[in-house]
Amino acid sequence: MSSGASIVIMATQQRRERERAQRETLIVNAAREMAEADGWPSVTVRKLAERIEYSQPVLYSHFAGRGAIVDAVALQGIAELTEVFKKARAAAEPGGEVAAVAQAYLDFASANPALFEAIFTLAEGLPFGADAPEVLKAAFAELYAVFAPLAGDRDPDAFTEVGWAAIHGLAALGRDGRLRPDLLEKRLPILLDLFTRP
Amino acid sequence: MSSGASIVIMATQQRRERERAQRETLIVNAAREMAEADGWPSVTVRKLAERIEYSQPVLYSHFAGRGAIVDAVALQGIAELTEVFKKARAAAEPGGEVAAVAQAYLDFASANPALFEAIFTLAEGLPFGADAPEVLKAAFAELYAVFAPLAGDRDPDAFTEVGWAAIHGLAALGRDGRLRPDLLEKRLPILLDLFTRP
DNA sequence: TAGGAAATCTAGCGTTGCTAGGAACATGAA
DNA sequence: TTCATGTTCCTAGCAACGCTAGATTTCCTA
Repeated sequence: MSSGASIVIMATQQRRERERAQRETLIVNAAREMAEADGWPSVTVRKLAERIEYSQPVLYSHFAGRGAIVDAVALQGIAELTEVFKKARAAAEPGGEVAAVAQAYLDFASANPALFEAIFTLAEGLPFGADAPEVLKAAFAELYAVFAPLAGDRDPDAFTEVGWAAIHGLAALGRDGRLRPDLLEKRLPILLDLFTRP
Repeated sequence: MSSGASIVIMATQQRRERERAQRETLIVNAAREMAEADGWPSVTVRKLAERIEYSQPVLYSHFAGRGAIVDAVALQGIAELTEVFKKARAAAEPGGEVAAVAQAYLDFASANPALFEAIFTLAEGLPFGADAPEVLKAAFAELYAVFAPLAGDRDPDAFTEVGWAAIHGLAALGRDGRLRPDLLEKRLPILLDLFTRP
């Protein structure tokens, strides 16, 4: 076997992996779009397979099952959310970082309800403790960056978690129509006032 | 037809309605227990029917479908939550009402995770706006009673919603293991400090 | 006790997530 | 170019799901 042949073999394998990776993102994107269009219950393995023009077993060669696809969408969403945080914080004027990030959080939730649902109520295979994926730690780090400076003498991690929870509560309850729409614009200022008051 | 006969007929009908009501609570309780034991996905109509020792169509003579059963469990849970609020507020020492109710909320969520899930992420048939069921308004009224006095010059309704959202966020994120367990006891004091500080 | 209404069950439809087994394909050697 | 090989993919089908039509049994009234 010549060395030229082995190079060809490797290149072939790499191309296959590339194609597989492409198809994998194709699946994830399709699932996300379908969920955002008609809700997660209508994202069935059959419809997903038809959409990407492959048979069902192909999906199972990429993911362990339907749940794993949802998890993949959630992970993608978390990465996007982190980017949104970064941009909001960068664009904020000094002292307004919390407001910018909080508003970004709420905007993200209302703009991508299905994605939000995947991240916070559907994803079940994502580890969240010490061995959480990197994107997840990055997302929390963004929140930490804006909340920790306001912690004062309290534990900055706990303080960040409380801040996150408060915003998240607004987003979650608001998404399900459990908060009065006419008070929408009053809620965030109140929350920010509580957190930024000296 | 004698008047005595019509009385018997009415009594019979009332007995039937009573029995129907009994069976309905039997269904709801069974669903709740099964959900709390093995999670909501394992609460299938078939297993539920087997559990109450009736055939499946009987369930559909009581509820429009599986979703309506979940809604009924959620409604029962909201009523219980309201009672928990009432007791917590009554037992609290002056000035500690918010702390008592907030702690009760978190305890309720961790003690009845499936019920909590039914109320906040599964129930879809429950109206939440102006024409919400009475128990739901009562639950919010309890929260209003403890938060509104702290609103100051802010809208008391919006302030209550923010308070609710903050506690709810802690409960929701905590339930899914998204918050650090070792900071559990630090979070609520921080939150209460934010809301009760003058 | 007979007749009719009400309650209940049997059986089955369409859809779901998932998988076993075989067909079709690309690949590398002769 | 041709053939064996290994990979990729699809067809077909299983068990379980929510739900419902129609037969059957049970109960009440007269």
